Amino acid sequence: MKLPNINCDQCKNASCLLRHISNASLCQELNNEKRIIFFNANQKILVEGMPFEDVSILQNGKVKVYKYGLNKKVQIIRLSKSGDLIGHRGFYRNKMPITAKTIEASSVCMIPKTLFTKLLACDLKFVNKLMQFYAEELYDSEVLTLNHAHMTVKELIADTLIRIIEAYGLEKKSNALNVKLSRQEIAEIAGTTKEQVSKYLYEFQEEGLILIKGKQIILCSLEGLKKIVIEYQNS
Amino acid sequence: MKLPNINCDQCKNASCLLRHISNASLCQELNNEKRIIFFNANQKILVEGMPFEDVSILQNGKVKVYKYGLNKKVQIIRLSKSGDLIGHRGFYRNKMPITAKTIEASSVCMIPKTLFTKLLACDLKFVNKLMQFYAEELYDSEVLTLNHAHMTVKELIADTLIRIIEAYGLEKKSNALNVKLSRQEIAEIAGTTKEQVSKYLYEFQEEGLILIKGKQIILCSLEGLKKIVIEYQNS
DNA sequence: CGAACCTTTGATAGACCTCAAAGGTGGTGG
DNA sequence: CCACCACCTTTGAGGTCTATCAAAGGTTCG
Repeated sequence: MKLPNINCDQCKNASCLLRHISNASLCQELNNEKRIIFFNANQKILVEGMPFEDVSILQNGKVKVYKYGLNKKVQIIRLSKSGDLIGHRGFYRNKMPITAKTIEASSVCMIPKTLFTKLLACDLKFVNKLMQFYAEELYDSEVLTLNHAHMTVKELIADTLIRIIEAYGLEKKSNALNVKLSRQEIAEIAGTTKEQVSKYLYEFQEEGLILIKGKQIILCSLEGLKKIVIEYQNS
Repeated sequence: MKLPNINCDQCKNASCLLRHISNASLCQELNNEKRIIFFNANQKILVEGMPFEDVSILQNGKVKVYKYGLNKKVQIIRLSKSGDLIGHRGFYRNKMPITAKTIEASSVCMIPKTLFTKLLACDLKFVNKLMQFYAEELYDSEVLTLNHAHMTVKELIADTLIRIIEAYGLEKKSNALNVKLSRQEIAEIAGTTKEQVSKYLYEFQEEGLILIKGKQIILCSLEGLKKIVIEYQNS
């Protein structure tokens, strides 16, 4: 579903990369050419293997970015939040290397590849910001590779909970994770199985670190979770 | 050990990013300010946690880039070859997030951070090339994360051999891997132990895929190795 | 209210790591 | 040139961790 366009300078999204475009005529062109599209929960925004046509920026909502592995097993690579770029991975390859699916209802800002290419070719400040974004993702990804190679499943799940909180935060009053993910999805982030997630979440509850209320997970001790991960880092 | 400077346009390294600097005065400044330093085998070029001072480009030789994990266990993130940037990961963080060590004698081109910052601020074409490099590394890293989460150790080791060949190639006559890595180092790339590497290399030899002559590994069937990895991708 | 889906829990099998010991290899100094 | 030392590789045994399978109990939504 297409939503009416908003000009970038009226967009509430302070962290959006497009804020760093200085050239006025490019800015106008962007406002004309971009499309804002609405997605319900659990809809695919981008599909692995498809030709690359638009760069997408998540305007509002929550999106999981993942790849398919063995037995069509899924590995979630990133949890995207408002302002995050999600189509950039395919930019230099012309083929989308990932699938992106909404976790909840979301609106996405689509920018045609041709226009994005023009932005890259003209706006030095913008390119620098974008590169910084890539560098940050590279750093995160390399840390993740390290963790997957060395952590136990328990540590990985604790680490995953922390990552989810870092991405989407907590509900203010209840202290519950601000996103509903199934055990399966948590497993797909941690790189393990839904059964292990179930077992260790229960163990975390026994240890007083979290409280499980159905699909809701309430955080009791962030320090406790971090301790599980940090013990790994020092041992 | 410092080597005499060579101007970029006389450098044999065709794949070096610095080739893409268009501005003549910047190019001159670069030729004046850069230092070329020689390292013996097994010397550290960059150390994790140290302040970030120079961007390094490998002019000649072979370098492994790694991070420390559990029990000071090492995870090799990348095998760098001539023309590869190796200091860029710390650029936006001011702290080096990785260690880089020579596998064999190498020469490295060091560019002061201040000058590199100037390049980024002035040369649009250069920044675009650099971003493409980051994007490529991000793609590689995410594939690696996927593999580590889903592949068996046998598949990981086969995949690692292919990666080593892609990075450094084969000796023309013997068809041997063009680099000498210990079992331990291969394990640090694959994310497993030296014993498993030893066992599976033997198994690969039994299957006629490779030939082990001490530390030398001679490739017999690249297709065979790829088949082990591809079976994983389709199953 | 029923169907589909998700979660929990236990049992089992297999993969992988660790440990240990023996055999090789390469480099250094006498 | 040889002997020695340090380091690397190979091989096997044992134990732990993790994935898989299965079944029962919950939850959600039409």
